[in-house]
Amino acid sequence: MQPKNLKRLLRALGRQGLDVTYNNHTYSVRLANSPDFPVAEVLLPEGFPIEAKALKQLTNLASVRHPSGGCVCRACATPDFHPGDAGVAIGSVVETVGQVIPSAVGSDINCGMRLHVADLTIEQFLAKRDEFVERMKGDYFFGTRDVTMTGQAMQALFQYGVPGWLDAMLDRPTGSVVKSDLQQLAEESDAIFLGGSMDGDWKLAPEELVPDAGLVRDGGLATIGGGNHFVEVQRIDKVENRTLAHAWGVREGQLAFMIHSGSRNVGKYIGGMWRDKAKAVWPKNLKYPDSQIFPLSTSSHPELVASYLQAEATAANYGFVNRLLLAELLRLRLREVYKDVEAPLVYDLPHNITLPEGEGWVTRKGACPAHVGQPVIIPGSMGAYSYLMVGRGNPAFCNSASHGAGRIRSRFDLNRRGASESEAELGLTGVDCITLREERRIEEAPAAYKPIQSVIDVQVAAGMVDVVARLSPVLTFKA
DNA sequence: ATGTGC
Repeated sequence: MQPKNLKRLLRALGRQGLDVTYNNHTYSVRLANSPDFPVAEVLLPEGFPIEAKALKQLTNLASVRHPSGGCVCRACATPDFHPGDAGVAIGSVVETVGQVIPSAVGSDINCGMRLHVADLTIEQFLAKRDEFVERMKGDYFFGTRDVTMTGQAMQALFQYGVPGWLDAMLDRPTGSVVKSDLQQLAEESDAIFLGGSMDGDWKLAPEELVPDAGLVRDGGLATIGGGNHFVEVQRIDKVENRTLAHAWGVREGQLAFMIHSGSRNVGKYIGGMWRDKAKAVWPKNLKYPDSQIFPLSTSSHPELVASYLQAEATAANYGFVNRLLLAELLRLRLREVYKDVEAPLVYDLPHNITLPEGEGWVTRKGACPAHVGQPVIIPGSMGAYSYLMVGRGNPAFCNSASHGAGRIRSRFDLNRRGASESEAELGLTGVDCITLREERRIEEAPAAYKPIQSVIDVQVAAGMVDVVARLSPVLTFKA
């Protein structure tokens, strides 16, 4: 997007002994004196120039090396690659041994996607659209939702994620979930990545959310959050892989519900705390790295590495339950409005998380795990198709795939110029966006994003994923 | 990402 900046960056990288080449849709940054080993690689479709700032951030991330020991074995980026605020680009994947990098996940711990389908035609849905939308607006925007739960349930949630929380809820159901089928929720945890359960520690959660006695009335649970987060009603537009779609319970013409959200303020709290801790334990006699990205080394601080991973898992557990509850409110309202409608879970997948893989860890920031057979959910903008995919496990891209289309225009740009552009220019013609904030609708307009089709195609061509089904948007809730 | 900041 910034050819001048890019030229300057390439010259600067050259001075550091780094070469950038473009071949087979992939930008590769290599050490000039060892051209066989790429420092970092970015997959981009034809016609999408690389952003200098994002490439610089990826090169910085690839160079993170704790002085006490630890290395980055591989760094790469998916085609939705764009600059991030905290010095780490969105769409970065980094494989580390002997160190973990808290800021490579950042604040939005266990941001991810959840997909449900329902046997309801688009005509049946639209016939009662207004009533349904009003109820969801109440839950998502006006706080009519009731997610009250016991301190014990919150502790179990942070400690064990979905299954632990469900046990506590079965023991003492509270709030809206009283009307849910908790048995169905238990069976569905198979369709959540890692069963929706990581090794957390409730003592690492924000104190006010884990009382020993009494109830937590809200805790921020079942809220969508800002930015690119959303809840979207969709239609299964086209099935490409009948075998997998059938196995996953997906059929053409079904209604679908896609949820994009994360661990909200809990992730912000834990991500921020550990970014600061990693900085605080940087060796006193050494200057800070220019990138301001601080790893934790297993050699010098094994206990901090372990507790960071447990803290990240604690926030991740909250993220799983947050998406589950956003979906549960949808299902409750769906049954009220449309009667006897089932809306089974297809899959729930994080795209912002550290996972033990190989000899160390893989940290994905805005990138899906896409190992062989893994269901992968990739949303387009609110005016474009979204995709249900299956992973093919390409090790060249750390068994990963993009988490969306990726921004091409900044929020700042849309805020400044968007209001004076036409609906057609913004790509908003025919888009049914439900929000209380007009500026959000413009910031997140389809024109802010890359065309999803080329982002999907380049990843299929690279052997990272295959399409299972294509979903078209019906209406989108944006907080 | 964040009831935020260009």
